[in-house]
Amino acid sequence: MSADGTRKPPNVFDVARVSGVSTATVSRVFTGKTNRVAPETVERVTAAAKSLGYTPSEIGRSLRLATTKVVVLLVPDATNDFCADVAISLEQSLKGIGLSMVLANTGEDPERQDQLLDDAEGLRPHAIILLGAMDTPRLRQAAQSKRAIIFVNRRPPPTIKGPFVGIDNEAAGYAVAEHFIRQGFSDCAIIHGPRRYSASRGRLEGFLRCLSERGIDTGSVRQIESALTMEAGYKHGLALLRADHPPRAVFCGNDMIAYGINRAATETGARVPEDVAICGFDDNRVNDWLAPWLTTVRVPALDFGPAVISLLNDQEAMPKTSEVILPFSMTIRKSA
Amino acid sequence: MSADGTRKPPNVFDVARVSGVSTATVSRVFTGKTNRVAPETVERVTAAAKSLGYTPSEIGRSLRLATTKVVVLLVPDATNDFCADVAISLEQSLKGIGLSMVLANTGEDPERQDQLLDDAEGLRPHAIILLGAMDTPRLRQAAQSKRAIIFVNRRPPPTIKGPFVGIDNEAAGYAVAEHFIRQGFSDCAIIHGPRRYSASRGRLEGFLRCLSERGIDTGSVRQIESALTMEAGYKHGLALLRADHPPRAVFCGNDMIAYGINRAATETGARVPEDVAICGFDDNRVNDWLAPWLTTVRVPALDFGPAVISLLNDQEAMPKTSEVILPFSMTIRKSA
DNA sequence: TTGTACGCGTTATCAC
DNA sequence: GTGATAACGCGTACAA
Repeated sequence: MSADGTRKPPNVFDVARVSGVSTATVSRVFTGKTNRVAPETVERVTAAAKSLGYTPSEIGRSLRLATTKVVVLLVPDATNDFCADVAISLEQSLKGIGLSMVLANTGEDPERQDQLLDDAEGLRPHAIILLGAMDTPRLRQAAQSKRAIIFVNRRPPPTIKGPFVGIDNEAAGYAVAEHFIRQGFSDCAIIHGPRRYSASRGRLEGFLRCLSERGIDTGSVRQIESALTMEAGYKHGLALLRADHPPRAVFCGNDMIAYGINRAATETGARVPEDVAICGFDDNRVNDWLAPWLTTVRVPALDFGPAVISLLNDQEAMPKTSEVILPFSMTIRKSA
Repeated sequence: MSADGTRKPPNVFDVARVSGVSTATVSRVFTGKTNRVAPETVERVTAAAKSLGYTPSEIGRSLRLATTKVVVLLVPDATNDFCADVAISLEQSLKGIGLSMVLANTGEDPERQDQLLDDAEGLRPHAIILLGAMDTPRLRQAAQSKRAIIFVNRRPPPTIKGPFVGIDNEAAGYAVAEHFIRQGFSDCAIIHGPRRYSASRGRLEGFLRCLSERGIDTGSVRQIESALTMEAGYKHGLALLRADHPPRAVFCGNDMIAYGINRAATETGARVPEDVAICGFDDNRVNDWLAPWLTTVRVPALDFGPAVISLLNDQEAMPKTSEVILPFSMTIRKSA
């Protein structure tokens, strides 16, 4: 009694015909307005739908309602464990309120971000979530439109207002410096992410502020701007460790960089933490299993999804200024 | 000259009005049929579109063309590095041919898979990609429909025919056993994934076949069916290593399990590989950085995307029987 | 409680 | 080279 040889999926008309009612009634059943439909009619309609293998078209529904159940997530680097965790968290949270997630990767390339924003706009998504936004023309334009845009981890560029989910990076950077000082690591370096991103900048500034407050000459602190990847961490790590006076401790912009410099340490024979202490950032879940030695700042990646949802709800009634600041903590292990 | 205070995005009519042409012409411009439109008209239309901030609605287009630019990817466990890599690879490959990817997580839960298949159907996607399919009623139903379904890593259940991308798991299992024998590890164990999945079963069967062919009593081989997670690997690893006669070598169903048993080895004081050798499966990219000790089977996760694309193209003309078998290799490191 | 009719944004067809 | 129009699948106001 099921699918015949036709190519097209069944629609409301098919279900209406088979169940002997009008399309309006079928629609009412599938939109949950069953209290306005006779119970036996509901029965007939659902039976007909099941026998036809009918699933309402999200396309038609979206067109009619002028709203979509799709949320677009733009990540800078899907191979980064932190990004992956945020994506997972978000996907689950969205699914919980009946939304789908489209994932796309900017690769930290501004042009690609603009291209993807354009594509996203075509989907008329419920919202666009930017995990690590870059300041681009298309983003500024999108920010002025009515569409909900939520900034995660990195704050919106100065010229743009928008809801934000993240941690207090400045305080976190400060906390790492405090820890270094407690351990007696005043001769240190920082391999930080690009200064144009608020998250990277915050970590750097907090770190330096603490050192400065404790009377340490920040001029002596080697500051290296780096991509947030293992490869970059490895490269800069090698350079640091092979210098005439290697630093006693290194604060890394994220765990990926820390993995990279750890490898560099292994290869150059530097012992961690005896010769060089390493502190990461994010505390990727895999650390417990593969890097149980890494001291790092724990960012609650899996709490980002729910936070975004709450902002999404606010968003529907409120101005676009709210923000959620999640707590961080230090995970002290062997490496520092 | 840009967006006014209205809420709705501009549509073809708006662009047509501003540029003084018909909607048909606007459509022609945006569908690339510019050879049938006067150059100066193209100019006017694109200018008007830009000034209005117009992006064609994918919804309207999908409705008209009865086809979508969305592909749904269902993964069993997005926190698994292998799945993440396949997802990344696929997303990039799809983007290359103008398709978007919707990602969803089944968590190895059959009911959730069916729910997600239902949701996916609502999106009328270009295709559904199942990375690790489970045999469920809804899947069988979907397989009978016209919609393209591609099975990745795990073959379709016996009752279903469908295109497949993966490796020769049986041969890979065989290769691991050969390696174990060469190293003299005849007293071994295997912590494999669920037998109901072709990938897990293939690895197990190939492993046992080789041992058997070399005259080793497979009855002495401890076979443990396990979830494919670090936690499960840890649990079963502890049990194995604390037994009266711990195995000399353990073959793990994937790298996650290997990470888990490695932790168990650390905690029980078993040295790797002196006391127990460990072999994983997948060779996650992170191994180079955080587990440079792990001997494992390398699966070219990043080649899966292009392979799926090629199958997707075949699919449009061919019967649904084609498959792509990608090569694997052994990555021999310290742990075995 | 149920049915009729319209419109959402787009593109292909047909006519000019 | 360009324009008018039907059609795609759905939800809802309005009518019965």
